[in-house]
Amino acid sequence: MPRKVTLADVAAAAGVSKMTASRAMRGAKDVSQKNLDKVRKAAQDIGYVGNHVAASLSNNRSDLIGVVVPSLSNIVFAEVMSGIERAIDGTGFQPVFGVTDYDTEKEYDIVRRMLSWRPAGLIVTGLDQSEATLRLLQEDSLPVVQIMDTDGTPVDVSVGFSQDNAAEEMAKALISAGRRRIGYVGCNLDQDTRAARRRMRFAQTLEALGHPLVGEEIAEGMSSVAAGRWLTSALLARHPDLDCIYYSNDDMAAGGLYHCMAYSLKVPEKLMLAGFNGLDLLTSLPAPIATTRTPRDQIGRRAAEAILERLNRTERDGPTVIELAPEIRLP
Amino acid sequence: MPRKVTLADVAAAAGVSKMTASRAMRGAKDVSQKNLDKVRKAAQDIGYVGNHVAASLSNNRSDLIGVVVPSLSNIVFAEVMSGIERAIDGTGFQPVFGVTDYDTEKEYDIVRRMLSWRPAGLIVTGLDQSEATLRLLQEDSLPVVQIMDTDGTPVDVSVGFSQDNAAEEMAKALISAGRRRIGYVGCNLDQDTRAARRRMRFAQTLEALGHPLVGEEIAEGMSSVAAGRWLTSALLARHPDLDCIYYSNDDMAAGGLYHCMAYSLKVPEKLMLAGFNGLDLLTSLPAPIATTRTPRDQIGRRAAEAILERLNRTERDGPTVIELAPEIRLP
DNA sequence: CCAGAAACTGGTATCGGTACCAGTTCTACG
DNA sequence: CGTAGAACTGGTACCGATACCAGTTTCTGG
Repeated sequence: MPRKVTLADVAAAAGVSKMTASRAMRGAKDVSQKNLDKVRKAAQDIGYVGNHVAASLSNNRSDLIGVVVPSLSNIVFAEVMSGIERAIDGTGFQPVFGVTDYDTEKEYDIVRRMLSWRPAGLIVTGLDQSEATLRLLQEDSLPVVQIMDTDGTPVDVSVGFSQDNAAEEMAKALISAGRRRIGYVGCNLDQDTRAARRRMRFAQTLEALGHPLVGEEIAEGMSSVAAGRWLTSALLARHPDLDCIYYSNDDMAAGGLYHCMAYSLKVPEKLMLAGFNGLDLLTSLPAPIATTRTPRDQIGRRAAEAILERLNRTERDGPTVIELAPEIRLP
Repeated sequence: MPRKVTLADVAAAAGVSKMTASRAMRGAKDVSQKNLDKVRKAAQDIGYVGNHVAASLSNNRSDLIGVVVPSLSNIVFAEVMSGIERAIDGTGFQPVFGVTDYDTEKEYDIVRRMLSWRPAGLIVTGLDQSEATLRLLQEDSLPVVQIMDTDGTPVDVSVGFSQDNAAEEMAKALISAGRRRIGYVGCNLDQDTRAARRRMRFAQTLEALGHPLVGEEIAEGMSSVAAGRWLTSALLARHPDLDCIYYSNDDMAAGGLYHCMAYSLKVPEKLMLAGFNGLDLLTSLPAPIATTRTPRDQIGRRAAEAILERLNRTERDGPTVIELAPEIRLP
């Protein structure tokens, strides 16, 4: 294996010093056109690739941005990451990701490992990190964005929306739409604290409005279309007279719709279904489903932008909340 | 801001040399129990976090694994990344990702940037990189895995399945199932070369079997449920007598099904729909759709494993193809 | 034509670890 | 009890870039 080409090789090939080569390779500042061309040509010729590791060590900051999400099989987080990626694209930063599987211990390890790369910033999901994790995040002035959730005080910046409000709004909207016998179907609530939070607030709001939840069906394990289908079947078996079901998310709601279609239940006339997220999946369903359209792409984008804006500060300027209100869609 | 805690600080606090501290912090080899404890305690006390940048520079290899995919909004790649993540979880490696948006130029930039981090390995999508990109990948003995596609010769390792075979098998299966008037619906074929390849082979196979494609509807832009729905509508308007439609993927097929349900077309009796991928999305649809279940999680996992296996080699051992045959599912 | 500023260039120290090697201490065994 | 070998320890030289500063050249204007 031919030894890796270094900047020194480029410099030698171009007949200039390492420093001049270094300056030439990033931005042309303070380098004569002649040397600039020579260095570029030399780099091209010998196939120089650069070494961000050395560069990062030297100026004590990397151009990595850490992204920590609970799951990747959930399309919601994939879309958030997509938004992050688009915002970062072209800035020379590079996203690094970690998946916690909704496990707080694991989140701690991941954050720690990421910090050891001295990233330019960190994006983590939710506001409910463990004590130890929060301590890590508070430590220095690194830009930290907590996404998805704004029901609380962020370490630095939070970008997202209030899960509480979202659930409350949906409850009110369904009541306004004339629904009275409402049920709930959800999955994975012990791990997905945001979904759990929505359920709680949804039930409270219904109660306050005088039409408490008639029944609910909750399962462990990841949410899925299949789970939505059979939980709906179970719930309707116990409460055939429901006129509305609120789901922990869209996938589950789609499963519910499939059940209804198989049993020829009129949706939404007889039974209205309400999901959460507003996925592409729903836009063309044969029967309309209510949902809360969450700005996932926006969240990713704004989170990344928040980091970029805070790169050169030396002090944190107090918790900042960036609220991106979701939008309710009824059939 | 308090200056970053370094290993030297830990060593000083523990009353040992930097070297002993270094050894103590990673694996206990060649360190007395007494010093091990002292160092660990000191690190804990002063909140030492470690610096992978310095470590990587020193031993000229990082524990980053680069992952390059064309898109993140496509759940297929999110699942592949999920598989990768699971495979490297606990090994101390860290995934870095880049998204090409199906753009070869961008892919080159991303690969280049990733190489500048001296990653432990690289996972890229497909076998159809540009000349320049391939040159980068060939350069040294870095483990490189090309995923999704095995119709060709990989730079190092490829993990996936033959898109050609998959399409051919589906064509044969549909004919065996008695279908004769078959159409095609697809999106984004100029960019998604794998989908384009499947379409091509599908059409060829039908032709060879004596029942050529009756018609097709192709659109630009990303594939989606919505696109599937209106393209299906358009195709059926031109060819009302089709008894089968093959789609570029499951999302499109789901859209097709929604159209059929809205117009009460009997699926699959009157019209059989065939997608591609076997997403969770399909498992509970009210009417069954044929599909090719692709092992996305497996691909991610095996790709990551392939890299881990090749970490300590010094030479590439010739192109290796890891074939993970997909499975056809008919209604 | 020259002083002073601006533009450019390169040497040296460093970033925070690890490899390597040369000690030093400890253990086992004849 | 002496000694070979194992177990442990620490000094020094890097890894490949960049910051900083000092020196050199080139450009101004008077």
